[in-house]
Amino acid sequence: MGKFNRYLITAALPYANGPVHIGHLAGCYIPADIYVRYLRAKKADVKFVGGTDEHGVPITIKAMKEGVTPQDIVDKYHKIIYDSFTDMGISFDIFSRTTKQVHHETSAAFFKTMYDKGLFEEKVTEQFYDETAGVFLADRYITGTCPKCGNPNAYGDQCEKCGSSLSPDELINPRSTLSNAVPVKRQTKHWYMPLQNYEPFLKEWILEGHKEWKNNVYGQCKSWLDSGLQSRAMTRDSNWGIKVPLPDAEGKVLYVWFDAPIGYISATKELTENWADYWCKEDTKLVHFIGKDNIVFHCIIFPAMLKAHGGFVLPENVPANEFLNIEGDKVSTSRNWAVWVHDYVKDFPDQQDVLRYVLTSTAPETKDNDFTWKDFQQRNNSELVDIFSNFVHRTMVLMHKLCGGKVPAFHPEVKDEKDDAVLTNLLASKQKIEDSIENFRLREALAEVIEVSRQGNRYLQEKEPWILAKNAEENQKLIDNCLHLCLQLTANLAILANPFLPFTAKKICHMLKVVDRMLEWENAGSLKLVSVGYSLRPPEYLFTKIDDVKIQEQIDKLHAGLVKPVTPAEAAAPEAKEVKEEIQFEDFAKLDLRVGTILEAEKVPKADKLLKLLVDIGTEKRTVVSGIAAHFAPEEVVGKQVTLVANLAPRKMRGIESQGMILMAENAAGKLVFVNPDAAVDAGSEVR
RNA sequence: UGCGAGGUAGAGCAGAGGUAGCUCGUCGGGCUCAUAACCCGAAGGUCAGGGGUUCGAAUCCUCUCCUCGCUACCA
Repeated sequence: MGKFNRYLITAALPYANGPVHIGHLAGCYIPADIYVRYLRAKKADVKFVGGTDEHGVPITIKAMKEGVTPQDIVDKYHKIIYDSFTDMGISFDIFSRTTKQVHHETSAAFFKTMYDKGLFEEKVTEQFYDETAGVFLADRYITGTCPKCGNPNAYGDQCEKCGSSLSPDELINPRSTLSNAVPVKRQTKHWYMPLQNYEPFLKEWILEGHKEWKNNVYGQCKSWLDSGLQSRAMTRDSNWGIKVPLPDAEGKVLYVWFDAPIGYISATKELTENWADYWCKEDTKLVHFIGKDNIVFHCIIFPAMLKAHGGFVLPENVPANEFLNIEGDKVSTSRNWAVWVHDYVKDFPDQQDVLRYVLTSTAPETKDNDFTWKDFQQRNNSELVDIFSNFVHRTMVLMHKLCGGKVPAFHPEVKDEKDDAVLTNLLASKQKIEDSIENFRLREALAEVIEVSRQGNRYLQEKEPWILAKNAEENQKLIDNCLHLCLQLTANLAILANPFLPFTAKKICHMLKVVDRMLEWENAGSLKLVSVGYSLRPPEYLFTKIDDVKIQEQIDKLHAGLVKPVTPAEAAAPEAKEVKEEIQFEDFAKLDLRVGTILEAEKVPKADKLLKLLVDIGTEKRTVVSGIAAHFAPEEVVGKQVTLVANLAPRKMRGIESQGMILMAENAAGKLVFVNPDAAVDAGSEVR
């Protein structure tokens, strides 16, 4: 810790156009929170700041599409994101927003200072403009036909079909994705920051001064610096954002990446009037926790800005994590391939620490990693429950059974080397955990916490107090020593686990009837944490097993939620349909609706829309031909539960007899969604 | 295309010239206080592949393959 007297820890500002998913948590919020909780336990002077990033073009576009204001969008997602973090125990000292007054003032002043120092270049360029929507268009919001392969849906920056990178000029028949209008070129003036001027400083500071940064971070920075930096526009044409604080700058706002990192500064200002201590004093350690997509902004652009402005400390480390995949596929918010935090909290109430544990032990620290529900279950069941929780539980049970529910005394006259080893091992583990956390190796640190409880289990096994109890009178001192040490070890586990599993640490404190102050880090390694003679509460489970059904539900939910992105052309105006003629219950009762599970799926040859499905309805398996091929790939639907009309007369399509019909909901744009049970039920269940 | 990171037991990771290691899973044994838990033991690897340097290579050099990211308007 050494030369630093205070810490400022930031976690990337989530963009307020959607909720947060577990990839966000694993990438930076949980690591940051662990680090911060550890520092607080060490009684360090630390502030943990964050907030939502609420400017930028994507928010204005989302608002436009939904027919609401950008403010409506950011209000909605700020709340969802804030609640997700609070629920998961991410312990921000402040979680602010970039739309706040203090942030607008801070960012504008930052820009103005740089402007007054003459650090910007003014350039007039031609940009594409959508006259219908009244906005300038980023390259990716222009589509057209690819000049290389003829793909009619190539983006202005890249054709996803042939992979060639493009500029909007090259597209044949360019269209705005917002209004379908033909974009026209317009002149516009912007302020550029000549990043190349900061190259020598950045090279010296990172390449020479921070060789200890993680491989992925250092390598990425080196790559950028070696290939040479260029001027980059720090303003945009928009009416949503921070107005450029200059006369003659109507319709110009700060580039969202210029203002977002300044959000860390504004949030600190909002938090404390001593904010300058954390930003301007050299003995502050500033650490940015981010995902790998943010490396360039936090390691190159923001430090260059801080340096240009002057008077600020620079980040001491930027421990960026890689990405977390879900069940083997990249997270995709547009396809809804994600595990949303607000869903998890609802589906697994009071089990935040399970997710914190799994995401930490499988964190993508050195390379992309995969989250699977099976792995989630297994880590919970065999590590948290079997090893960690079970050690605490058997300690408590034995103490109640063999020591009258009170902390037994320790009798030095009968101790042996195994008793001594408990302390030696504990101290070694504490040291190891400290080293690991301070070097951002959180997986390793957490594994060591589990190792402490494993040692506890081993110690109990060797001592066998339940055997000693058969001769309780002559062995009571040995029993006392064993359980005394196990109880002290349990208390120590609470301290060591606290940064990672804060909810669990509190539960242990409750069971042991100790105050939360015991969790201070300096107490780790003490064997005097629970007092002799003190009567303790009855044992309770810290973690419980998660069964296969629960896991399968989540897997089903993930697949059921999968959607194909709707292209703007499909999002036509809704067309209201009249409700059909009234029927009687008897008419309805003629329908035999069953829940089935799709076992197999394949495309029907020479038919664009048809999939041939094999559906298990419990009593039998049906072949069903369904017109959903344009919406779902065969592999997407296998394993899905569906609602089947089981008594519909069979009908031949393309030579295949379809023995039923699958219910689908269709929106105005023609997008299809399966109508299926809210939770997994047995195949063949009746629908009424 | 260029650059960066990564590829080690079924899974997740460690090792950076000297007998390939850890956790989970699997198999066998022990134990019974404990949530079918715990403890002990075993099996399981051409260290992505080829070529080279070296007495000796997972480790150094070189070429190839695969995954992911960045390539400057995806916040």
